Amino acid sequence: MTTIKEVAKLAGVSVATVSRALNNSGYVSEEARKKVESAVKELNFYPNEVARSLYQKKSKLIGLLLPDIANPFFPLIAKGVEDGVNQRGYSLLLGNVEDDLEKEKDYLKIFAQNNIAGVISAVQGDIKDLQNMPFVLLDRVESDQNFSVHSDDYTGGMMAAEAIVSRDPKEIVIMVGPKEVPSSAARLAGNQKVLKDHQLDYQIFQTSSFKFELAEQTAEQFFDTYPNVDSVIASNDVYAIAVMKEALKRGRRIPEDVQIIGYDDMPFSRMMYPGLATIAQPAYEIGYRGAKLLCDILEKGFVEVSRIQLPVILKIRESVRKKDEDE
Amino acid sequence: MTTIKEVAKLAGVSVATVSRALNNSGYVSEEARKKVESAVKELNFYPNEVARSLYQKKSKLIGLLLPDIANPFFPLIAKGVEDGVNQRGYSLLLGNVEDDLEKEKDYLKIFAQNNIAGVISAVQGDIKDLQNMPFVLLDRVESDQNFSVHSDDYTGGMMAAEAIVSRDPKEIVIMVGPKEVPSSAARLAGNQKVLKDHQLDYQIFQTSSFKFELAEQTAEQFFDTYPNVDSVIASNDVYAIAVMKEALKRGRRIPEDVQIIGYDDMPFSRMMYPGLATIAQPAYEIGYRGAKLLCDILEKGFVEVSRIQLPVILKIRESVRKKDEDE
DNA sequence: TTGAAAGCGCTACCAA
DNA sequence: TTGGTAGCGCTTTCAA
Repeated sequence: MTTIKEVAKLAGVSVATVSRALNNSGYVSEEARKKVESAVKELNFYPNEVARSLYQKKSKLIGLLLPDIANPFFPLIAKGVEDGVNQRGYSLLLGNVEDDLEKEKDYLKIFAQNNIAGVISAVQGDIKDLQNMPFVLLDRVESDQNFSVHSDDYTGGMMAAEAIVSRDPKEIVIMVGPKEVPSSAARLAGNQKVLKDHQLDYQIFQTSSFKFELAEQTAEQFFDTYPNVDSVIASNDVYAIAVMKEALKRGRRIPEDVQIIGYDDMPFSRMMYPGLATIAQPAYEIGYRGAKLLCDILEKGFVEVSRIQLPVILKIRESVRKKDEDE
Repeated sequence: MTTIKEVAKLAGVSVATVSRALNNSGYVSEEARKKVESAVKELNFYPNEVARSLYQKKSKLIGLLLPDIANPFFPLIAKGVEDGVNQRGYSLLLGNVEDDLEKEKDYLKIFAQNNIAGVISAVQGDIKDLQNMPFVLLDRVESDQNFSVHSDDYTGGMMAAEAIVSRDPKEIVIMVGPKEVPSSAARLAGNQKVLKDHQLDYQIFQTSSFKFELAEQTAEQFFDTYPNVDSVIASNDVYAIAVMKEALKRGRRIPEDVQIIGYDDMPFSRMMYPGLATIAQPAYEIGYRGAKLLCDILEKGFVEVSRIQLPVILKIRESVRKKDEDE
């Protein structure tokens, strides 16, 4: 490993001058700069971030907390976050938390031990655990003073319900995600607003998790509970796909006998057959904007907008019937 | 941030003693240890990894290089790697490379700047770029002296072909992944061995990428090129699913008119309808074993086995027809 | 068994 | 405009 000392020696200047030249801080004569530059090139020198970080008490690392990287919604978020922080010179320390509060705490400790510059979190944990680290929350809407990026769940819920309402529903069941997840509640509220406005009856099927592994058995329970359901507003695309499969297995046609709308628009949703109608959340964008927001906080110390809400988009695909007026 | 100095002061000993007590290195009297422990507890002290890492010239971080985290095969690998390294006290620095050689180099530099302990890579880049960092390669079989974990692609290719052969194929097309990817070649060799042994004709459809975004248009081209195909050996599950969708769109029944077998067994493959028959690669296990292998290298300095090959499993699902003998 | 002190690579202060 | 130097928090000699 080449150090600043060796560069200084080769350039015939002091380490202080090299440091100044490298960081464009303080006075460096044109001549000295030239000498440093060529020494840096010759030795293929790049500064050790660990030493920097020790002195600054702040590294170029950002901690990323994810609930479950195997859930196909989160890799996209991660990609957005990564692109965003990279552009500003930061890298990511990965923390896949698995809905485990202990694991989350462990990671926050590790983050602190590594002089992390900030945290981007998409998990539901306790904000207080974040201590004094700068942070941005993704896909969570809790208290009002938070720095966060999320999409418009209430409107999304309304759009999903409207898509169903306008397609001749007979028996509507809303599949609701875990109660603790704020976005589930907002979506449900949006669903209900629309259904009530149209004076339509509906049932609620509460799920306790978004976990991939539970989707199939949940779908079975779902149809056991509501065998005659004809219109499903699913909690997310993973569960919607499981419901679709279960419906087809039970010999029900989609969308003729059962129509389904999901939530998220995962990459796979459009590759289903029939294609899954859904509310598209801009997952990559959520991550990307979250990254930018955090970087702004870190660099400027303040931000104009601290809560970013992104729009959702209705994606009509073949898993829902044709609209009433189209018929 | 609490430092070792404050702990020393509170405990009434020197920082050297605190350090020794924390690391169980050198002599520490029982009495001193007690005092240190209670001071640590009282101050809620935890050591700064950055300072440690600066002195040791080696951090507790491991760099993870992935080709594309949005490809559903890799989050599972990442999860395995993460669990594996966590158990040994390491954390992950994420490097999503996007099949971009420059980006890979950038990440390796960042890894070096952060005194990374080692690298786990699932990308196809140049090994020499890894310089002197200890590394483990996943899912790659290149030269013989490498540290690597991969699954048995040749056998997997044979299994896929056998599954088709025993199911009354009429017109077989093998969809082959990118030429540069060693595992594609091995799978193809396995396919061909079996087909030749059975003296069956087949066509080869070469793809240039594993990229998710290209799957749908590739599937279209596939059917344009081979409109009468009745048995498809796909390069992976993503492309198999795209082929399934395209077949259904064209009014061909699965598996009666077209039968398909994939490769990987992504979580979604079993949630398709019909379920996608495939060769299951133990993605999580590949990551986990890779992590263990690297940790062994780092801690012991040597390993008994440096190349780990994991078995693959044939998963028969409804996307292939019934076996000849079953009829 | 202990503590003083050097040093990991870098930045920033201060004096020249 | 420059260089000497202290110090970031920790580990590890080495002498006591």
